[in-house]
Amino acid sequence: MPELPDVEGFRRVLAEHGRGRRVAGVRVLDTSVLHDVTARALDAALSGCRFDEPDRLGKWLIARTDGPSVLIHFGMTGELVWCEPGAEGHRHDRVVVDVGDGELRYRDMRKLKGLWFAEDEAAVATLLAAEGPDALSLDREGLDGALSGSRRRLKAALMDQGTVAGLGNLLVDEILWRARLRPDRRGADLDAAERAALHREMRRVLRESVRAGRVPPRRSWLTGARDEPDPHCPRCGTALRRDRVGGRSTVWCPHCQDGS
DNA sequence: TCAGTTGTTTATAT
DNA sequence: AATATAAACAACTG
Repeated sequence: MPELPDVEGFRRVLAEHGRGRRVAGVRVLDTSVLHDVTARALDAALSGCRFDEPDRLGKWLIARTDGPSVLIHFGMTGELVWCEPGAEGHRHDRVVVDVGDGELRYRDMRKLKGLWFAEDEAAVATLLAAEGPDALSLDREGLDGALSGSRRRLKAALMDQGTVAGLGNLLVDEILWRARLRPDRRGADLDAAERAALHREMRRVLRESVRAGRVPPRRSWLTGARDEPDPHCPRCGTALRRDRVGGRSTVWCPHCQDGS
């Protein structure tokens, strides 16, 4: 689930329910989601701290306080959920932050990622050092620059968080489908018109997805068709292809994308 | 039982 | 050197 738009949704949850409130306590229900801090140290460091405006870079959520920060990466199945006081537990709740009038819960079935602790801004910067520019604020020149220096396929280049931060499997397929570019095209081979289309469609897909807090599975989107039993292109009706590109299952239209 | 999954890292191969 | 591929991580679904 979590790509840039999903994490942006979690950032809004934290902004609405965390910002300005004090941490009353942190309960760690599964220590395996803590990556560089113990449950006891996390509770001790965070209790009494007041949440600031949360930030996001790529798929990372940055929970700042008037003390240390917590960085959350949601992996494939993580989410941040707001719960009223006394709300019943969920099987996959891993960390619960009590903020007095309710709880912020890190919930994650597969636990592929989780929480990192950052004592100060220098530690935050270190944890995020490998991230490329955030996809949401990437301009034409930035995207051109990210693609020009490499012979990689578009799918692999756009999925690489060090090249562009925030795009995942669904988003990249959606953007390439809208821009009518085959996922196995070499990014450096695109002409000016193709690069412009790629940037334009990235912006459009991101804008609508961020608003929804997910890649919306609308019938008119690739995302709304790709998981059907016999998926067809919402634009031209051609049977969609599913291949492995860049190690990930990739859905694309053999007619629209670099066709006609 | 087996394949597949919206993410990332590591090892290995080309 | 850069790029591609497979496996591993973990837990579940069909």
